Amino acid sequence: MTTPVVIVLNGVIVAVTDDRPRILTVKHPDDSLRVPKEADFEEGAPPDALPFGPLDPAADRTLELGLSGWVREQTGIELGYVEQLYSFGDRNREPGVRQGGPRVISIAYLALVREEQLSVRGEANWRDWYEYFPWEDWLWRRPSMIDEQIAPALTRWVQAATDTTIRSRRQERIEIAFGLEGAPWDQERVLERYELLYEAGQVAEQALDTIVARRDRQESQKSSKGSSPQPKTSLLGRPMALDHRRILATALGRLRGKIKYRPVVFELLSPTFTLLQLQRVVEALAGVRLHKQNFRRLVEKGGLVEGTGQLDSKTGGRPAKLFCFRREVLRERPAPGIGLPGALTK
Amino acid sequence: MTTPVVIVLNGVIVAVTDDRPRILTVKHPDDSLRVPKEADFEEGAPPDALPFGPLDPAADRTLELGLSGWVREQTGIELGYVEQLYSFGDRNREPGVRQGGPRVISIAYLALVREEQLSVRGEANWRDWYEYFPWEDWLWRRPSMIDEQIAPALTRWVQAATDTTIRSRRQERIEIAFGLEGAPWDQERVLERYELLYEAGQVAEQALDTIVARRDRQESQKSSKGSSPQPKTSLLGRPMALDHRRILATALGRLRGKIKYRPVVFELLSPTFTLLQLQRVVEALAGVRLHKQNFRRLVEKGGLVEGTGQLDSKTGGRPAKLFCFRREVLRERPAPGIGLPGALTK
DNA sequence: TTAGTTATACTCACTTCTAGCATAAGAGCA
DNA sequence: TGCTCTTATGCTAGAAGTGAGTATAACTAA
Repeated sequence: MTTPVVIVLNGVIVAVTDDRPRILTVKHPDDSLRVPKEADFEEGAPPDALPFGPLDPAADRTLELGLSGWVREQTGIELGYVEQLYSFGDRNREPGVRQGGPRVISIAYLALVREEQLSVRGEANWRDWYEYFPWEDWLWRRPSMIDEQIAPALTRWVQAATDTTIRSRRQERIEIAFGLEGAPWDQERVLERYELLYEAGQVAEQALDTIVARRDRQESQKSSKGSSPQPKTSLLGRPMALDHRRILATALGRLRGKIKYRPVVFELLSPTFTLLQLQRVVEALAGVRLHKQNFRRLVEKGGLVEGTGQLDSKTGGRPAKLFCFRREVLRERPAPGIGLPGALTK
Repeated sequence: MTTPVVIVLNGVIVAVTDDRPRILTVKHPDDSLRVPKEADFEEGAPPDALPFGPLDPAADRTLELGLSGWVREQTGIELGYVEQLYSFGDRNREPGVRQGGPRVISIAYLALVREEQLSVRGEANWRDWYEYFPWEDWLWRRPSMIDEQIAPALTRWVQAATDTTIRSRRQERIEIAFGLEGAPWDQERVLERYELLYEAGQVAEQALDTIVARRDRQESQKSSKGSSPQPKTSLLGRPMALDHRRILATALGRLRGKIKYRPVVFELLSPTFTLLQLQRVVEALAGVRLHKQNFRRLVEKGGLVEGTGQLDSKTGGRPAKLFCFRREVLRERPAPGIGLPGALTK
């Protein structure tokens, strides 16, 4: 008998409202699959999940169609801009899934929707992206949790390695990922940071995986090594079902990279917008505040936008010109995107 | 009865030798699956294929392990640096595959190997990447085939659209992708260019897909629309089996992008190298010639390399200093890569 | 010795950022 | 009306980075 393969499609649906990046979540439809009593998140509430569902290999002509079907069904949202993110297929990626079950390959997609179409139905919710990754939000200032919780925990994890090669490799990884010891913060390394926190036992999903893996192991043999789960109180960020937070991290990193060389931000904005609205969207995604005058010079001189002649007087101050995306820029420049002019360093 | 799913792993294995980018190919192990007599490439020889094989869902713990296994078996090469490229899963992606057969999802990987480990066994071959994409090779000069064959063919394809919306969309696509009508050439848009040529019927794979699709259709109904296959002589670039050339295009585009912000080139070089060797590798991949003095300034001042103190006197002229990758750059700069300083435009 | 080849240093004009200063144009309110 | 607050927008000096060379150095082969 051969092991069957199941393709699962996952969607990271992104919008920006009130200057905050949001992602669309549903309640995990089948938490009995995985969440054991020992490590409930949120006192037993079902964890957040991304909209997802299996590919129907006979009916779904394309993967994207399969995905939009599941998203429509679970949230009522119609997808526009969709791009593939990554395929996750390692065995034991989801320890809660019984050995001997089907092999699950999950293919993740990133979709961008405009603020207008935000109404959702059912159990779906728009959540602030940074609830899941509070250390990624530098909009206000560098999050104090980096120095207060993350750096000490990771340093303990580095020192827990007895082998010096492993130790110095871990040290290098944490410095590069979290900008420790004078290294710069690279806002695209979202996944690296999440994976480090996972490996160091600082996120709830790791604790859970450990418990489940141990339970599985005890059923077959009776060894029990591996680090103990951390106390719930110290765990970082809002957890998600399965490995959905890893997918979310992949998406955030990809999106932060992509706005720099492709005009994808406009998929998140209404057709006309003020430069400040545009800036706020970019800032929300990048997690960094930008220099206003330089930002506007960059997008205007870069030919990314053009004025519509209209004004928006609801800004609270001097009325702002309304702009729209200037499509011809695609023909003029090789990689038209919005750099991060004057990402304030101090 | 449910349709079974098969995961196929494909590897684009890249090396650079003699200043040319090479990829590892095998002879298609099962061309009976697909190549019909009507449209033989190369007078009936089995077409080139990427090393590939199905995932064993029970045995392969990770996708990468499954891939390296197939590559080892088919070519004798041990993979080092591997990164996932993309997952292709649309039905009818491979018209030659019988309807009613299993659903094939193919996951493609990019791997980089050093010149030292080039020896292959069996039916494996290192082939010049640009044999498959001659229009991507601007090392010598802008390929004349762009103006002589591609632009006219694409223009015919644009004008073949009767609907004006479709026509102007096609026109915009060809200008952006191929840098026509004054638009700049973006060397990363490799996939867009290949797909345009495919849609316009300028590559052998399209002709083949058309024939097969028509044959399939005739078996069920008896309609027969769609554009006719082009005469073989005008078709562009060396064809590959299945959709492997599409995968190859994805890989080239990705690699060209990635060298700009991650120090991946060094995976293709021996541990020590001269700056000219480094430059030649970058040029080979980017398909563009660079300004020598500026290139060296960039990599040296950028801290990407450091001198080893040794000299290489086999250069034919003044001996060159030997350099090696400077790992600390990872801690110092957010996105350390090799831009294309002075990509010669004239 | 000379020509040919490759390596490397340095320059100069120019463009692009960075970080501000300064002014404009609306709203709300005394 | 005049003040203050808010946001929009124009402008610039200095720093940093780029593009395209010139000049010189150090080797090999004829």
